[in-house]
Amino acid sequence: MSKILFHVKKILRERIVAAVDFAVKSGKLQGDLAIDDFLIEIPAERSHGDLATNIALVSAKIFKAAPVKIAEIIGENLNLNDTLIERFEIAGGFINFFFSQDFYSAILVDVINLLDNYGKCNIGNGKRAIVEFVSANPTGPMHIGNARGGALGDCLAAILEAAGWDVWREFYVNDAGNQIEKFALSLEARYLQIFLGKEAVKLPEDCYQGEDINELAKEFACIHADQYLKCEPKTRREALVNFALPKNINKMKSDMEKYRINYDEWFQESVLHNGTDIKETVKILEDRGLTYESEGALWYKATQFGAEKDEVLIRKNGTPTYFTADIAYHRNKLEKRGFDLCIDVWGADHHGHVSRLKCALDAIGLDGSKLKIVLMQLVKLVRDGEVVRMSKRTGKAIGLSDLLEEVSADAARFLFNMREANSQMEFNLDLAVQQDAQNPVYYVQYAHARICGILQNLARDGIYLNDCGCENLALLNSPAERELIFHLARFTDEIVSAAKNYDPARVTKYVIQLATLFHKFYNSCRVKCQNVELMHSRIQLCRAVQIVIKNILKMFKINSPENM
RNA sequence: GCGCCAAUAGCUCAGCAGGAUAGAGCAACUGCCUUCUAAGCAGUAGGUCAGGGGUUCGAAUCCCUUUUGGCGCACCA
Repeated sequence: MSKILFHVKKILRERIVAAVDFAVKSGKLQGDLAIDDFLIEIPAERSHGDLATNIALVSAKIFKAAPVKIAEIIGENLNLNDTLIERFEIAGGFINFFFSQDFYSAILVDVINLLDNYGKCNIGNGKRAIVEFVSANPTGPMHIGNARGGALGDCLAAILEAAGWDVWREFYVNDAGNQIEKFALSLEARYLQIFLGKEAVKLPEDCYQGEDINELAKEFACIHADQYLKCEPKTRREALVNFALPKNINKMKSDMEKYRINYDEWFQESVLHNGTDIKETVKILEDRGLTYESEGALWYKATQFGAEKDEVLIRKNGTPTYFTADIAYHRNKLEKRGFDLCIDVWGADHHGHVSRLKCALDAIGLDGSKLKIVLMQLVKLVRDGEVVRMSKRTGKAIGLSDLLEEVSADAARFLFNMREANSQMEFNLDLAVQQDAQNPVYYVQYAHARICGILQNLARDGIYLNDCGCENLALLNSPAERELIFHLARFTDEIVSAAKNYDPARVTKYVIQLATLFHKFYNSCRVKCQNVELMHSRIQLCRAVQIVIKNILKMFKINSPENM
């Protein structure tokens, strides 16, 4: 585990506190400062040092003194021995710290020793997390929102793994309930139309009208001809659903595979209905006195938990609502399967259900705070500067499989993780297939390929990566080199922050910045140069950057090409 | 009507558990390849952080409010 930056900050904090304590004891400062009241952060403006603390600003009131004066007193008593920080400056009330050259050397040694493990940490502590994402309705093809959800959910799962969680990826298959009824009626109408004509068979109100339904009905008719024409409607619909549903689910599975998403489980909603989960869940609510009957339906007293209205659990026709199944499903995750953290990736149009589900989990005696819903805003597809709604080829809304025909999985996975989930995004189709620096995924891959090219060229000349020692690494002292190494040092922090905020986009932005800093380094420093020690140090630096880029792309299941 | 999310450069967006002079890419203009990949780099220009109040040493960031967008308020999922 890579923790150098973390340790530097921790020790610095201790030393600052010690300096304040000393100043108070010796009477130079009067007051009582709590240790958490000040920050140590990386200043935005680089001339303000590598780390900075606002302690003098936040303590001005407590100590009843001017910030600059406080900073000076702290500075007088500050011991920076063995901290990897060589000096500090006082400016604008802040105390700004500057790393020693040993810091940079230590980071490079750390990356090269840890290799694939560099960046990983253990804030998850091996606890079990389930990430449920996409969970598209199996009644039709997946749409572009599912593409975003797939990239987001899979990469979020990967981030949590890197942060030490034991992660389970799951797709919730809504193979029960009303939409399956609707699916059956839609298929039935199309099937009957084949034999009786479009005039004779009206489509039911509110049915699925997509061409995919027609196709499925035709395929069914090819196999079974008219043998389901005169049977009981119930038998006919069952046969149609039993034929069409697995086909749709298999299509979703193969689409997800093309998208490099491998689920640990495709969890079927029907299992909850056919088994005991739903009955048990309703029973718990009844036993706790949280239900009542009205108008023939069974209701849950959601208003007792601050909701605006109560919710139906069992309809008057005797079937459970989606909400009931959802409570049972999450009880299954948290209680039966014992996950410590349960993450759902939802479209933002479902935001209204977040609090009611959490409250319902609390109501059945589980901890609703273990459920984290990541809401994802809409994606607009853009081509030639115009919003694209329909596919030119099919005339229908562009689906996930259309997208993957046009755009590589590399580009889709990367670009969908450029923005945090809760911001509306444009997906630029032209950009996604563009092979130049404007396309961020190519820009990052190019940095990796460039490093590979440099190392290959050197190897051709008989120059290989060797252990060049810290004294030589100290030669890496130009601004471009230091910036690049400092950025490498921040990788673990970035994983932690992405995991804590459930936001893979932070890592995407991080790796773009890393590529930028590498390209800048490349343009200002020659690796293959006269000074042999410096050359070997730069080879180490290239190797370290290569490792980090590759770790990130691999985590996101994006290729790291060795030449482009 | 009630609620959730948003509004930052011409465009797409960063920055938001308050921090120092608000950043990047694109588009525009100017440069850098007879030495490791120019799919790269350097530079110029571009801003009332939607408007208005408040909180404080300090606000794009927190609170209130107005405006404008997106979404939600089913015995659908």
